[in-house]
Amino acid sequence: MGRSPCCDEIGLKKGPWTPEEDQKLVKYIQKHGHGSWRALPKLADVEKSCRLRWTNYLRPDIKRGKFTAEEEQTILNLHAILGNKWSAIANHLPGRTDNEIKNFWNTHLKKKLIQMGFDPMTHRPRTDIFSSLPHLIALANLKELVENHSWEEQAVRLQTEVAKLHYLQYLLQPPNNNFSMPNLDMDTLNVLNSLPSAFSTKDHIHTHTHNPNNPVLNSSSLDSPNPFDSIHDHLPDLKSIELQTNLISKVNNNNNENISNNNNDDDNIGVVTNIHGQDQVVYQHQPCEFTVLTQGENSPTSPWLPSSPSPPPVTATAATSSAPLDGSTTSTTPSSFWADHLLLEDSLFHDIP
DNA sequence: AACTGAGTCAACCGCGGGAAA
DNA sequence: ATTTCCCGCGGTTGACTCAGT
Repeated sequence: MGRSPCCDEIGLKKGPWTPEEDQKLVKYIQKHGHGSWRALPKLADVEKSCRLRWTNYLRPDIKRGKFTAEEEQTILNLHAILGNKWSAIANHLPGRTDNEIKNFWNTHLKKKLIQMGFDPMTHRPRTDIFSSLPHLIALANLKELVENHSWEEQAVRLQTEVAKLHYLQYLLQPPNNNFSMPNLDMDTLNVLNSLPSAFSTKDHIHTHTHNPNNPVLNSSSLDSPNPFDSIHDHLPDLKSIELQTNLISKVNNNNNENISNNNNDDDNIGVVTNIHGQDQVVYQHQPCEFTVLTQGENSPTSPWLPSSPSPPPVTATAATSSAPLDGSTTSTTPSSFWADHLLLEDSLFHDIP
């Protein structure tokens, strides 16, 4: 191993490229190819290091101009899976260089995610924001509360919102971290218990049974705007992603019969992901219904089984009165689910550590 | 008109992997 | 088996532009 001598040591200059230098370099490479980058400056009669200039700027197949919405979505998806592997990401965006994507990420996408309340590295909701959400929402509602309700009503409503947000905060945590449902006092539990439903989500996941009539959490009865609408906006559209053929067969060959039968819907679309070291396949049955399969014991030959995320460690009465948790066959789909289950192309599948 | 701060992006720096000697 | 060299990569810097004051 060893580092190449820097520009000074091999007699190269630094600084921006002039049009003349660009022209010399392009002319030479078009005629002879780049060959050895180290020898190129002398051969092309350019006193600068040529590799970066060619690969990031002069290469004829480079696409210029703004990133499209599709490219932006692809970068988001791939970054969620690959992290800062800019060259790997660039391989999936023809005409874009790793440097360009890296810059676009640092100047646009990272900020965008932060503004939306996501941690740009984990693509998960930021816990620091959620820890202050109850206060922010309480403040936002304060005016309306003061104007339209008695103090008694105001107290109950605020308590309700805080209880819901506690539960929401739990659901949005990564599955393997140490976050646990906050210890709710009896008053808060009673408030939760009294709700028509404890909490709303736009989507429901059904593992195992995928019974549309038995979601853990029913449709919303929250009358305040859903603070997570913006989160859903950037999340991947599973309907647009087709599972690669060999991965479908990989799953089908290993599935146990029961699960296969459950998932033979003609319009199934599966998305393979590798989350927390474990392969998962997500099938979408309906716009709001999903089945998650997890391969047993991380072995390529193990059957694919329904995933059974742990139910929240709260009592049934605390969760919801209308749809008590039985913890056996269904699970919820908080936004963190979408952060987990992102597009994974077959070629990338092998890149996952 | 001058200054300032934010945004953008090309270019630089230094590390690690792998091929060659 | 070890050393040297080359290349690719990701992180960072700094020059430049532009909008706001």
